[in-house]
Amino acid sequence: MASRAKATIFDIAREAGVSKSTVSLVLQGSGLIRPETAVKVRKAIEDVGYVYNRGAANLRKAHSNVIGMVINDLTNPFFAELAVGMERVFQSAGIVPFIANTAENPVRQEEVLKSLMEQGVAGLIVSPARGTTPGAFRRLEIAGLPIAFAMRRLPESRIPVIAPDNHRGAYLATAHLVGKGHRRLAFFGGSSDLVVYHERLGGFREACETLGIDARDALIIEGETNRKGGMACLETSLAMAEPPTAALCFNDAVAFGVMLALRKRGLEPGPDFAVVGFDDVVEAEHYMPPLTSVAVDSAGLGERAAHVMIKMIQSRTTRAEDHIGAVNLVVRESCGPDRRTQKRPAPTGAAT
Amino acid sequence: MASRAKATIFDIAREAGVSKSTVSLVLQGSGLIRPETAVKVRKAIEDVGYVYNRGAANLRKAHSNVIGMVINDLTNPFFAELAVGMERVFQSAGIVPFIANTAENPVRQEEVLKSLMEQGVAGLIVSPARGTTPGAFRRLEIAGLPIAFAMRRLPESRIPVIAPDNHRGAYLATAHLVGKGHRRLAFFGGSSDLVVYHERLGGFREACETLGIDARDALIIEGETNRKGGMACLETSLAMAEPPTAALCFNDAVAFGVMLALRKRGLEPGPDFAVVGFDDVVEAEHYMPPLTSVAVDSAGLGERAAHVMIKMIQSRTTRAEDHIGAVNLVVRESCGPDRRTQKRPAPTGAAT
DNA sequence: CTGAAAGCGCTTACAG
DNA sequence: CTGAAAGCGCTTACAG
Repeated sequence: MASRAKATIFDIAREAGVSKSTVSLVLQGSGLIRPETAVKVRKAIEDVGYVYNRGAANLRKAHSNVIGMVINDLTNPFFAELAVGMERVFQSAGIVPFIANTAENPVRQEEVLKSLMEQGVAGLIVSPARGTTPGAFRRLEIAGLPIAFAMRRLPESRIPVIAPDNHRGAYLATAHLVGKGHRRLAFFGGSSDLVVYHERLGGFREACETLGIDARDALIIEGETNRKGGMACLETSLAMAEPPTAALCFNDAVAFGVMLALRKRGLEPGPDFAVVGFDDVVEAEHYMPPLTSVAVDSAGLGERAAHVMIKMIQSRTTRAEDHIGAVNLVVRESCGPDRRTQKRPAPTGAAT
Repeated sequence: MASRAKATIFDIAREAGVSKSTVSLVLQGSGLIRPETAVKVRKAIEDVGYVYNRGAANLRKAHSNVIGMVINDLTNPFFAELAVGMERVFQSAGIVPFIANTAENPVRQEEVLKSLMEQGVAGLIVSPARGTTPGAFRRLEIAGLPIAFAMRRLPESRIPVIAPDNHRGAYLATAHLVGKGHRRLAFFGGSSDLVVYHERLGGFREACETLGIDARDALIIEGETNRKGGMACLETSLAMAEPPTAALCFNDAVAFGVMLALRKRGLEPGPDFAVVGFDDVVEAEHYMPPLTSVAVDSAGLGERAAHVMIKMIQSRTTRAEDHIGAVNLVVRESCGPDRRTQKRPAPTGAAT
């Protein structure tokens, strides 16, 4: 069941009784072709079962319409949403977007980048893998390829970034905790090899300072960025002489872990220990209790990143302004009632 | 900051003082080249900052090393795992895998397929979008392109399928419910436009028959395949004159919805109403109560699918045997104690 | 072991 | 408006 020889524009030309050039022009939707001719050619295209050879076209044109999206972890819906948002706008702009996953592995990332380059991409949007070295994109930059970072940035890089306002999100969440009457707070999970960690921790710290929380009462406990990490952080903190009463978590997974660990100890997330997450993944809303979290519009950031990339390609530049996306604290029930008044406020819906 | 003119094999040849052919041979790792020459050429490749032009190579070779993976919903970790599994084996086989998302939209799928064809893929693995018409792949089949379906199949298609044993999974889950003493069971969620639905429902029905459950006691309630659908199914069933006491859910999302709805009515999932999910997503283990579910090895199926595709390409065929992957009932706590003895069994861990 | 030449399927000036 | 010709960057027989 071998494939029949593929039809080329030459076959179309013969079928339609015109020259190759005319066919090519029709394919490109040029206005130079007489309508009857175009119709005739289009019919021939159908008849011979033609499929456009983009490789051949790109070879001649020297710039392709495919762009690469390099994602650190596709199995994480947070990043999958980002990819899907980007894909949506590229698709409708007639650009072919290819998604590649690096599984948070810089070596894989290197390979993926190489593949994409060989494929002749016109641009690259990447959410860099953890542990990416600052020089990893040097060669691509020198080659003049438009690159943008999405969601994550690299320290000391001049590549444009599209990311959420992590600092502000952490600030808002921390302020919410303080507003609830908490005076001894913790920041749970994450580690300093992630730029995002510094951003979120920075917001936490600034809120503590601004709102008069003593630095000794702002505990920072690093840990894995998953449920296990959250559980460990909680245990560590409760073993202290003066445990915190509330925690801002690096992300929702950590927050889920904290709530799990609380339950295991017979403590009620909310009334007994307040917890706030970050990212507002879908499960946050359906957890028990529903998790207060900082919502980040992944898909929206993806769309924005795609637009930035399209503009970079069109204006033949590798520079663009950073875009910091708005964030939004979604208040649910994981922070319990107000501790100062000790009165339960009227139940409120999610503040979307 | 325009890109410098790209180096070609001609530049390398000049730099190394050999001919283009020699460079090409070195690039392909041919054993025909004297080692010293190869070293010299490789140095030149480095020096001129060469990047291989795969498009040009494919044009000449007439068969590419890129394959396309078309996924119905990348934001669903269940399918993302599948993609990641495939990617892993392709990557290490020196094949460039590109992931595309159709967002469960047959029109998008059509576009994506077209793009991939134009890109000259050597093969295609697809998890078809819901509502895909049987003829959607006719053209590609005629063109002789190797195609495999993963996770989902199309009715009346001869394209090989790599999918979990949905029938057996549903059978096992149903038998578990019956073993717990339930005599009036329901199948919640899903609809008949999905082949997977028929497979799972078939397993449910066979188990009921085999284990002596009267057909009138095997309720089937269709619904959306998400939390909302699950909630609706539960409400519908409880409104019946003789409500079921247990349900097998089309997937875990439906099961989560059922548990949510039970809680809302003040009922305890498990003791008051037994629920089993399907897919065993990560949250299943961490739910309250932990959800009993049928585990499907998505990543493993992805790897298998990739191997099948590689074999198809190598043997230049469009045919391959179907592969039905083993499934595994993971018993947790959402089915409560045994209803016949009314004694609570000793708590057991997850049977992985 | 290495080189000269043709050709993969397109696009792009250039004529007409 | 349409055609003839060159060329994009490779690989592949074919000589030597």
